[in-house]
Amino acid sequence: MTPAELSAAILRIVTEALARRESAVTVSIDDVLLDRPKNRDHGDWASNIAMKLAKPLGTNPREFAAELAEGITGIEGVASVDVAGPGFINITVDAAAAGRLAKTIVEQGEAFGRSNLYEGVSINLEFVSANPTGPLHIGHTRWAALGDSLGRVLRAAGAQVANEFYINDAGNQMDNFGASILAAAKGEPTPEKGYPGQYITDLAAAVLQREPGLLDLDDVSALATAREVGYQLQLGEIKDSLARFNVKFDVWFSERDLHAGTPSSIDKAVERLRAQGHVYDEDDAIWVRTTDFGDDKDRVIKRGNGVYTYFAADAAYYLSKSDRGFAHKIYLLGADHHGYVHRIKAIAGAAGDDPARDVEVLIGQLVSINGARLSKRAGNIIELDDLQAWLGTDALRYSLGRYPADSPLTLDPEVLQRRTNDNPVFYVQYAHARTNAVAKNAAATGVDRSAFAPELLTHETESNLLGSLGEFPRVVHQAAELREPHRVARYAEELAGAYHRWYDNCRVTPMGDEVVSDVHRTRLWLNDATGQVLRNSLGLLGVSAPERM
RNA sequence: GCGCCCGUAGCUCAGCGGAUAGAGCAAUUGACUACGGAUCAAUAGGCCGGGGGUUCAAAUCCCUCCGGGCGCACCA
Repeated sequence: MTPAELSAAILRIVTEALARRESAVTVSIDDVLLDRPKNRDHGDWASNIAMKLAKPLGTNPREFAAELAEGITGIEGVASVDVAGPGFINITVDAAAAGRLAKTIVEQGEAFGRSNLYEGVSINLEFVSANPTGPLHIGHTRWAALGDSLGRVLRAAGAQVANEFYINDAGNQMDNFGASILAAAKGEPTPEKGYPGQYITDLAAAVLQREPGLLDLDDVSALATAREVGYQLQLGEIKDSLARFNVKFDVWFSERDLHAGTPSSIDKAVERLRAQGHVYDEDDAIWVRTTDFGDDKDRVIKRGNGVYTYFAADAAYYLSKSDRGFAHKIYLLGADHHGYVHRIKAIAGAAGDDPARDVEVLIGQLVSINGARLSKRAGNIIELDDLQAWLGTDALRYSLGRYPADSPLTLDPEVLQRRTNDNPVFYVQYAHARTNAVAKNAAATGVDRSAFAPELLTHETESNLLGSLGEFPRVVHQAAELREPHRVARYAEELAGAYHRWYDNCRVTPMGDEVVSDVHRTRLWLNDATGQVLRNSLGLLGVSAPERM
């Protein structure tokens, strides 16, 4: 039996109890979610429903708990029920009922943990969106890991998700980028506002190789050539870096496309906002009344000199997402983009969408290494590529993926490069490799899955392991709902621990001249189920599940 | 000044109202002539930043103060 099935059964009993009292109080499945008590004396699962309902029902929580407990005792597979403390209902499940989960998981395979929470929901998930003026750094790397994992988790919850990268390839920074490359090609120092760093020198060399006549061109053409060729090379490197990092984008959206054509997407966007009545003219500029939607001041969308602001492109870009059929948009942005939140919400509102429902902006905090934050402009960046070469994709993705986005994070490079338990990715991967080794040894000694007798899974570590396995669907569900993929990593660590402890206590293969029995066969199911859930977990994190290490 | 985020063990961090606040690392001590010891078992370590409040129940929710980070452009 799964926790979900037990919850459903309890819901029926609670509903009956309410009907007997002719109460107007209603309950849903979310009210009867079960906890796994930390203390094993409190049973396998615990419910606080009696305490929650005691007040609205005007009853004593312990008495109500006792009433419910009587009904719960009758649920098939429940071994015993106790009322404890202020009104907790502690439930112990019999070994056979709990153990059947192992077979369920093996049979469901990759599907175990998936749900239809977001069935039919189409989500645009934008993240990284780095300027194509330099390599990806540690900050981008964190969003790449978290964003990609979030996409996987949302898909597991049934959503249709497009990972999207917005390329900021219009604007002054591109000219500064081109000028920097051109200066490097000429052997001149970095221009003011230019980009320093070795990568510019390298790009200049690559540009010269592709355009040997670069320095013979007139200034305007040379700048344009340096900029465009450098841009393509740099963007290609970004794409390669992300692909190596196991991060796949479905859409690479160029800001230039918004500016192209007459009228351009931006022209049309401004007109659409104007038609909705949210645009006005003042001081030669065109403004959007974003204060109507919670912004602290109105924003200029077109300057007095006739040039659109960046905000205009943001608006057109937002509308493009809507036009492409994404009802729901998620933006994953760095902390330095905090000022965007109100503006994006305002655009949504001005476009006639519901800012609270259709747009989510997730602001992530900074990562630092060695206490020093890193800046592209300062030229002391740490690149994704360096980190990856140093730590490996799995360790890097996992290290960045196991923390919530909104907590500032300090990574210790000394610890990260150790291939030990300091980095929990190895702990989890080792558990998976171990399930594989156990299965192989089992086959060699004649243990197969020809029998399944779940009532034999009676050891305390087996009960714990089954309890942990049963939580996976809810963990995925929560991770999707809260946009917190790190929960999957934390769960995987707990599951790996439960597995290692089980491995230490319960053998799958017989030792010595012991004969193969149904205990061994049944444990093989449990072993394989654990391997499956570890694989599913690591898959959601974009981390490999090696068969051996 | 205004807004958002953070403050939990020596360190890095989990813990979206539940029982005795957890993990890893660091420290101390044990377990391989039995499925890989990248493992397991155990000890020690906490006014959950301070103070109020709500609740049967607060690290968690509300208020306030203190400390740290980040934002508040006709920049991109």
